[in-house]
Amino acid sequence: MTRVQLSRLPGERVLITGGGVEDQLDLAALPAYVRAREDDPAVAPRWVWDDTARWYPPLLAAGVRVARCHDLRLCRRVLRRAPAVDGRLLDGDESAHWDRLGPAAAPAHPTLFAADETSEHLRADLEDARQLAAVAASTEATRLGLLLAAESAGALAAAEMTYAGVPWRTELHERLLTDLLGPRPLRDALPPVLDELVAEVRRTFGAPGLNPESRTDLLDALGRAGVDVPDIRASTLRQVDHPAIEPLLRYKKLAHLFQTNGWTWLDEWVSGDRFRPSYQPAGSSTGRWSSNGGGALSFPVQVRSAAVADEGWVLVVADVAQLEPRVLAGMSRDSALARAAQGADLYQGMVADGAVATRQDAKLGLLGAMYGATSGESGRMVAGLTRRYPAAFALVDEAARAGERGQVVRTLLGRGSPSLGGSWDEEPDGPPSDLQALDRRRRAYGRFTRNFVVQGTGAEWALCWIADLRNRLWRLGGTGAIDRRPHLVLFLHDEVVVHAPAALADDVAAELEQAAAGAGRLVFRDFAVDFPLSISVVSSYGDAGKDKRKAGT
DNA sequence: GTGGTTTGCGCC
DNA sequence: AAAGGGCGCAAACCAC
Repeated sequence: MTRVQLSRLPGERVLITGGGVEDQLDLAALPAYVRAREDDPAVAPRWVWDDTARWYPPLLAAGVRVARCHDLRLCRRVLRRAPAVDGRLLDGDESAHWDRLGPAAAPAHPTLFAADETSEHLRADLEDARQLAAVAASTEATRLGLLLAAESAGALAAAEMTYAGVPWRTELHERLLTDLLGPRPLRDALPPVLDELVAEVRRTFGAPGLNPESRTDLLDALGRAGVDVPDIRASTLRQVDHPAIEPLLRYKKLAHLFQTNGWTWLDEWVSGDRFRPSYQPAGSSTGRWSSNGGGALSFPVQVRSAAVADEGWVLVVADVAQLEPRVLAGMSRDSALARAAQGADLYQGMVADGAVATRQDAKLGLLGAMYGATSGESGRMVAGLTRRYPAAFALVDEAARAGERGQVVRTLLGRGSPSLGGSWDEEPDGPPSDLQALDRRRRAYGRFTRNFVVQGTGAEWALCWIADLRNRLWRLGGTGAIDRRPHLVLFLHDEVVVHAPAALADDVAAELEQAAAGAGRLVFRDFAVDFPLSISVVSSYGDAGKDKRKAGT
């Protein structure tokens, strides 16, 4: 595979390097250049650039789609933390700038201040050579190479999803809001239903000026009513018997909708009947994505019914049942757990295996093992399951112990956990309470590393899944721009949504399955683990997974 | 006033 | 029902 590095030069120029050849062109001429090379698979290269979020959106806007890339910023971060990489191989010209590089700002929110001039014009070819050398010299070259390719493909998918957007019916969303909250209020005012609820809460508490958002106000009012609670969480309040609680909880729920996914959210994030969130690949240290605008990874079930496919199109929604337990089975090569994972419901498989009495016990025990539960029913369940699935439970326990010793752990493909900085092994010289604090910190980091290995490898499986999927969808589509073919519009850790012409729904479903199976083989090689999908073909996202929910837990 | 932290709730 | 990991976001809160 040819690699072509793109670097920005001063004066809106682009430096093109690769295969010992150098060339320059105007930035404005880049889309045509890239399109020409992409059109011929024989010469389509892997494009190497500092940041996909900086290079790809203008290409997409010009109607140019790219098959492969190498995102130097993301990959450098992976290599910097990877235990199997000799960090000295990453040092060299401009390397301090590369280390400091942050993500490019989303196009919708350009930075107010110009980025520093040098970091805009870094030499991609020099950095690419360092990264290739670092991978080649590693004992984990194959796995790291896969991780870097997946990470980069994910960055392409993220840019494409932001470009295409989730089809969104503004009028449906507005109707939903008006039904629950009343008409849209004037600036700074509360919608009528919330207004009325505030009045009711104040009346019932006999507290005229009470602010239901204020912890202090609520604790005072509850105190006067003879109720003593440690906090004002909904789950705590639900156990309190007082006539103000019911309207208060109703207020909290509706106020949250109003504040986070109300009219203001619509104004800011939905335009032209598309919701365009901004993703940040590997925004979490485990490699999971985060979202720094629009809240794509956390928009509530409540408003999903406003995501509706275009006329003649459908949404194909697929999610992996119990991704992380399956990943744990694969990475630990625990054949008993892998056997339980055959079929649609891993927890039920554990029951059939005779390991536990009920599905709920299986779930509690496995989640407890992955999250580090020590007490309660979950903790007790963990002990029993350790005997049935020794390899799986040993893997997470070893990760936890490594964390407690202050050591770095790694995912299956080699992503390293962040280290704790220098103060870890300092001798505590304070009173005994400091020792206790240190111990708590140690345990907390152990729970983090315990979860890191599973969550991080799960993220790697998911990256491989969407990386393969986006190319499969592209091949399905015939001709035309990316949003005129079947294309990804949403990715939520273990779930994807594809927007596709209705006639292609079955083909999309088949590609989803094949990509999932392929991801399992890529990550776990010869150790077979099932990754069954539940797939819904729907017009409205709100209708997805209904059967599953009905049957679930 | 501003900026950073805490709290509570949404998602996986 | 809560417990354990990772996030984002909005408002309250607190220090400056």
